[in-house]
Amino acid sequence: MQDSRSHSNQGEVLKILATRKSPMSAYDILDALRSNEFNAIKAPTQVYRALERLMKDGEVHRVAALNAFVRCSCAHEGRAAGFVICVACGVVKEFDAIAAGLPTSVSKRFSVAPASYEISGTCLKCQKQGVK
Amino acid sequence: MQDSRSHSNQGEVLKILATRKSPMSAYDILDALRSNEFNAIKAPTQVYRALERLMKDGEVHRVAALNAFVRCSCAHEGRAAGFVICVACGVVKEFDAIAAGLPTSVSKRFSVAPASYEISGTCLKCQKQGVK
DNA sequence: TTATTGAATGTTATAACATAACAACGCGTC
DNA sequence: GACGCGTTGTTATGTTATAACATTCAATAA
Repeated sequence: MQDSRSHSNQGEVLKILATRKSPMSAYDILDALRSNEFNAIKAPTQVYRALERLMKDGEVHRVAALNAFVRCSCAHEGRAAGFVICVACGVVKEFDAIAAGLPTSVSKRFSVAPASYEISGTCLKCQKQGVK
Repeated sequence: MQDSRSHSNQGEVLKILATRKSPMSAYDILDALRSNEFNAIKAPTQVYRALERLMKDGEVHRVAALNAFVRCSCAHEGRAAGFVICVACGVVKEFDAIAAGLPTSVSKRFSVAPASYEISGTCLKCQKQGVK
């Protein structure tokens, strides 16, 4: 009980997300929660509300390209998170967008919101395998 | 009739998108087409199929952060397109991601697919107005 | 103690976005 | 004309997200 969210919906959702390294859709999370009969979460609204708060707290990010959510795995302290998403194998990797170097032509004119920088393409492994 | 798509579903969809500079959802496009009684497009499937082909041809991009589609307004010749999206006012601006300078730490290891680079945040104007 | 208030939660219904599956058409060519 | 094949049309359904309103619960002021 080291976390004030341990018995809250946020806590339950975060626990599920923490068991996976790839993003889950809200309904995947819902199904996982429903499979535990003691869980209080039974409807999409509850999952979305929990996700909303977790995102506000920076614990979870939304990956727009996948309509999915993933636990933050990157110490970026309020700076923009980024994701690279392989369109071939589906691998998603989080990085610190500011540390990785946002193009200055963008960052000079535009304040980047947390969890807001996404790049889709093909990862090295898939490029080698010739997967399109 | 300078375009082979003039009388095709692609042509109709592109015509609608060309009248707007902000992205439209597939159903916005559908509604716009339905309001013309002579139009053959009547169902979502037809719009999505047309969009799919237009995207393959590089004429249209999908903006994942908005579940919406926009006509390409940027000569990037198969290079990655990018979008900055203001979360406050909704303005979307396309840019040439490669010309703007993809962070090298990303582009060295990752082949960026067309229309695949999105940044959400707050535009200069909204920053000045203090809109969050 | 009880009333009040406000945040969090629960519940039902529906809106918005996207695709599956199959039928029909048009057209080039054998 | 029969065949193959890409495009289109149609119906149905799947997936993602939010609206609207009821209930619970804890902090605190009366």
